[in-house]
Amino acid sequence: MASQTVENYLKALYNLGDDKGEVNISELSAHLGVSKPTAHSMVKNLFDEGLVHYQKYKPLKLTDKGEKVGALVIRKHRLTEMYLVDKMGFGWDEVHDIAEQIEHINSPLFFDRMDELMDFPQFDPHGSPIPDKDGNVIKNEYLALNQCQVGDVVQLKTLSHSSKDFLNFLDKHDISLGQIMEIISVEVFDKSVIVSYDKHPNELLSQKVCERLLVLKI
Amino acid sequence: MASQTVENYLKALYNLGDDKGEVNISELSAHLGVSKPTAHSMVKNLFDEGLVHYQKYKPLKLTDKGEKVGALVIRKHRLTEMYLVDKMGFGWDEVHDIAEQIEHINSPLFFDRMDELMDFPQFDPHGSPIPDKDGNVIKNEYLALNQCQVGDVVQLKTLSHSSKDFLNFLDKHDISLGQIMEIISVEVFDKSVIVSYDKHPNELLSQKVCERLLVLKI
DNA sequence: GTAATATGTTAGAGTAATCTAACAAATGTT
DNA sequence: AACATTTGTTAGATTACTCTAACATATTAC
Repeated sequence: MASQTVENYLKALYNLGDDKGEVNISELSAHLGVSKPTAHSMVKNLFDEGLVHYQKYKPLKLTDKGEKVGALVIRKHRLTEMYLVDKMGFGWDEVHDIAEQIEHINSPLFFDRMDELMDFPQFDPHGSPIPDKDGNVIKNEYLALNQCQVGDVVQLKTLSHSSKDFLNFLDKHDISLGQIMEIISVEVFDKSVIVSYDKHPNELLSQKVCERLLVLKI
Repeated sequence: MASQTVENYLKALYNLGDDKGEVNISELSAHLGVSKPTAHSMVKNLFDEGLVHYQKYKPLKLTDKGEKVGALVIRKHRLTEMYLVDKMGFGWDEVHDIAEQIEHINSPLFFDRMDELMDFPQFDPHGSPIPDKDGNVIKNEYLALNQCQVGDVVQLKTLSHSSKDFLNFLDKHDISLGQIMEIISVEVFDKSVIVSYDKHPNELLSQKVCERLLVLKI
């Protein structure tokens, strides 16, 4: 079992990776709030464990094995955040610190149960995909509606996850998958968005709704 | 903040304490699965932190400060076990290992929310009291009904915690606080109990019900 | 192309928690 | 009371993770 520290390094490497999945040690140490020699020595351990590719003075890259562990930590983190918001009534601003701790719980059973209780969400409310039990992620180019700009014309592709109430809400507003809509305005204060579609030229959608609508710009 | 290790030592000292709250180092080391010198050196740290009273060759005793921390760890543990069973559908046999980990999460908010979602249970289903936010426990001599013997005559004193469904169930069976009943038989296989009271000479109560009925022998 | 800056590496040390080996004190047995 | 056993303590080492100081390599600026 990877220690909490190792899990944190792998998660950081996973999150910081650029298009090629490469990260340098300075970035890593800054992100984790440790000194560069500390990060460097830990990277050597990860290398010895076969979790990261390493060559002197070259950027770091996770091995397949390291990437899987990283993805599983992120799975635990994102499932936890979803659960705290959906099932325990926390606000999105409150859940990060708790999830940072719970992500290190070692119990597949526990997280799979969470997953089940939420009906297997594929994306978190920010549109980030939740890796599956094997660490695989659905590569998605989708944006949450609240990440779009005024003037964008977008098509609804996925619901980050659904609940009875949410599906009901969409139904009432004549919104279904495939729906094309235009962003009319974005309210800075409460992050709500006004969209226009079909017979609804001026529909206000709250942040909570927008987070769950994953769209593609067209 | 106490480390996970320190939390585990304090919890152990709290749980192992006899009538006087005294524990010896051998017991402690055996319970925690560490060597005696390890326990000994840790105890010195706890002493330096003012968490335990210590004199050479004398049994250990938690200070008020140490006892409070211990009680709060137990609060987190028992709340978690209740939550896993009540809200996540785990069986009682599955929750211990998960709760052992979650009890170290540092977030009063998280545990208070759990508490609230379960309607502030005062006892866990085994009849053990759940310490409050300040580490105070209701000293109770109550037993869960399933800890009683055939032939015992008992009076219902407290519900370990209540839910709408549970209260409903009790109502339907004419059971209310103060009710006096006699244990007719205990089924070993499923830990159900048959009791007799008032106009119900032969009422079968499942394990789940018995765990929630806290009684006093009379 | 040299100097300045940023990034990466090595060496050496500290802390928390653990261990084994060896010894000391307390307790139990006959 | 003497011996055996259990319990407690000390000394010294180990592992994982962290640090600072000093130095080496790579990158950027002019």
